[in-house]
Amino acid sequence: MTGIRELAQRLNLSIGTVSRALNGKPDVNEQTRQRVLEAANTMGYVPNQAGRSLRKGATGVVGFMMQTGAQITGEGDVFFMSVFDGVQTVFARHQLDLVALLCSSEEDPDAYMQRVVARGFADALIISATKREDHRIDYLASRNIPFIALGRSQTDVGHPWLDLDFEGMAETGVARLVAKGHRRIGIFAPLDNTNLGFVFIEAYRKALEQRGLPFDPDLIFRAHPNERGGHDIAHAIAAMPPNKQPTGFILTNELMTLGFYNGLYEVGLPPGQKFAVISRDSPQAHFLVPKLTSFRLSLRDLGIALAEALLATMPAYAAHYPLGVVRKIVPLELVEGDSDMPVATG
Amino acid sequence: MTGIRELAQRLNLSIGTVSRALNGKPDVNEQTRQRVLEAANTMGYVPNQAGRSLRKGATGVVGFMMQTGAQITGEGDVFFMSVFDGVQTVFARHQLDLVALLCSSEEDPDAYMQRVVARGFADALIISATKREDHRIDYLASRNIPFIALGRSQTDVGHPWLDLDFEGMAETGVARLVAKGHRRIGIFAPLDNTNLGFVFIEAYRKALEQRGLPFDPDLIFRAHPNERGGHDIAHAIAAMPPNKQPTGFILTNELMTLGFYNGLYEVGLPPGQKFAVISRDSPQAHFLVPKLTSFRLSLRDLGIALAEALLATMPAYAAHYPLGVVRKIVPLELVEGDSDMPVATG
DNA sequence: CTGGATTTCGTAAACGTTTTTGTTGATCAG
DNA sequence: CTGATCAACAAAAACGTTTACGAAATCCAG
Repeated sequence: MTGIRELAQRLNLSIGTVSRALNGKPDVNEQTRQRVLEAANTMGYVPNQAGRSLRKGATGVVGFMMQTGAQITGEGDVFFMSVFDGVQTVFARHQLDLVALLCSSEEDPDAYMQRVVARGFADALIISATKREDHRIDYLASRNIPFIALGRSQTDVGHPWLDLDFEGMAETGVARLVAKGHRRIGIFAPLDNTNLGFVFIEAYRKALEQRGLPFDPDLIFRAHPNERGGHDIAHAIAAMPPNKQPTGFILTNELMTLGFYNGLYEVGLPPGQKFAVISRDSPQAHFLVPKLTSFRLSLRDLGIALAEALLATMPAYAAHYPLGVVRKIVPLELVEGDSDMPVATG
Repeated sequence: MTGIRELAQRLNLSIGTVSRALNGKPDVNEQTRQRVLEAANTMGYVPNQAGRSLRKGATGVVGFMMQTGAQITGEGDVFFMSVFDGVQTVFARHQLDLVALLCSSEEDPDAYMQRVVARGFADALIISATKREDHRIDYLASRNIPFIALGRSQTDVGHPWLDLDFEGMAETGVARLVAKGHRRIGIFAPLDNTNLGFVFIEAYRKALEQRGLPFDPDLIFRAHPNERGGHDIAHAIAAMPPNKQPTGFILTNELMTLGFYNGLYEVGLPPGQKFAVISRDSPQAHFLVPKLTSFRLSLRDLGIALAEALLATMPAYAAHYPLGVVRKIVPLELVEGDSDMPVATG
């Protein structure tokens, strides 16, 4: 409970001067500033967040909204933890804190977001898993809350976003598998109206078309983007008539890939031997046998880009990041493995 | 930006009365209270968090600390998301919010916690993955911050905690495997000094001793508690001389189990056929083939118990939860599967 | 020297809310 | 009818900080 008042009293200074010294304001003698800094350190003084944000009208906190409960979204895994880490290295430069705002499964996500915003929990927000049409975007824009989306959406208010290059993954994946003789290529799509599903399918369709291959809706496998989903797809494939089955598959979710490998082994279609797999790289996928042919990107760098793009839209920080409104597709690098062998002849 | 002042002005009331009406204080006419509630609703008024917590000296927020970065702890997964959900159902009854405080991999966890506490981010904290000796416990106790630990520790200040029954899992697991003829039983232990490692090993040792079986340190396999770790253990087992290899294994981490299954298949020791596995149940483990013999508990109920035990130590809420200082080991229920077959004869 | 600029600091207002204390009628017991 | 109790509200203080403003001291140019 050491407040700024005690600190000032102990130093024979006014609280105003102490505050300015702590905040690096110009009109304070450098010598006294050192005195203040030192005293604050030894007394363990840290400014009270409530008082500070009440006065400043800003909290110094950026929120990342995520839903709790039995996960069907695949959020909360190592993917986001790595992205967060990148975000935080940028935020640390500005004394900004990142917290995860946990929306209970019992509360409506839109209502939760409104509550969070109105209460002034955070100065800015990061949203992810954007839907085809996403109300959160409308709302945040209308309330003039700085935010950035990880993922595109048809709901477009000219807001900043970053997204993975799903088009590139579909195109490159199809190209590789076709070159190896595959004619029936399956892909994954989410069950809900997450935007990436639409993007991914459309790019997949276009890639097939360009190569004169038919687009077969039965080769689109919908599932939750987690281990269970990947496992179930493998079994669904095995349940198809042999001549209808795909011989290769493209997916993008890391957790899913683990389950898919598991499932393929179970149904007697071992990856890299009887079935070709291309997915996204991840620390968790690294140990897979055979080695996964995959698309790699640095999640930490993604987080850094995300943070910088967000700060570029916040008046108080924009000067340091003259990026304008960032709307960018992040490319991935192909890593050749052994999971996408040529199609079995005969 | 609709403040309580505008609301009061619009209603021809003083801000004090409006505040009391909103907060359910007694000395306000029921009719005017309705008027206030209605107006607040239509105007979309939500109390400003900064002003409120400045005045009240409390934030209405409970923080769960977790570390970001490439995860080696296995946190951030579906385990915690499910626990969170239970916590939140209790918190919702008291207008308490749960947020995840994300400690960057570049910041010292202890320093981060001190900063969080001093700044007044949260009224109380939940910590997990407790270490054998855990400085966080000392610190929180010395600062008189209400908190609860998910996990025991040798650092004991009489604080509340909940923990899974690792002793029970070790004892039951060993008993089952021994009954099926297994003589060499391996177990998992974490690489760091997480407390559960000590507890688990000790219980395992005791269970063997009671059955006259030798305790062999080579049967303790240390790894990170994630898919990769489980995978690596399977390969480590296969690399042992055949007569030194365990024929069965007990582990408790859900992610790890997935990697372990994968690895066992890879090394030609398919679970349930040539190698016995017992682990903890989880949504992710449900699809495993063969069906996992496992220990089940409701993570949601665990979260509820956690929240109630925490509130019992917070003066403002203790009256509703006369539990005293909760220090409890949560039992798990055995679910019989097909992964722990009898040891192969010959 | 002198007047204005500059440096350094103190004073006080302000942020939005909750809560304590007062104040006004109305009600009630005697 | 009178004094006390009570219900319902208003007024104002308080939470801890930042910042606009002003004041004193110092400096410098002329």
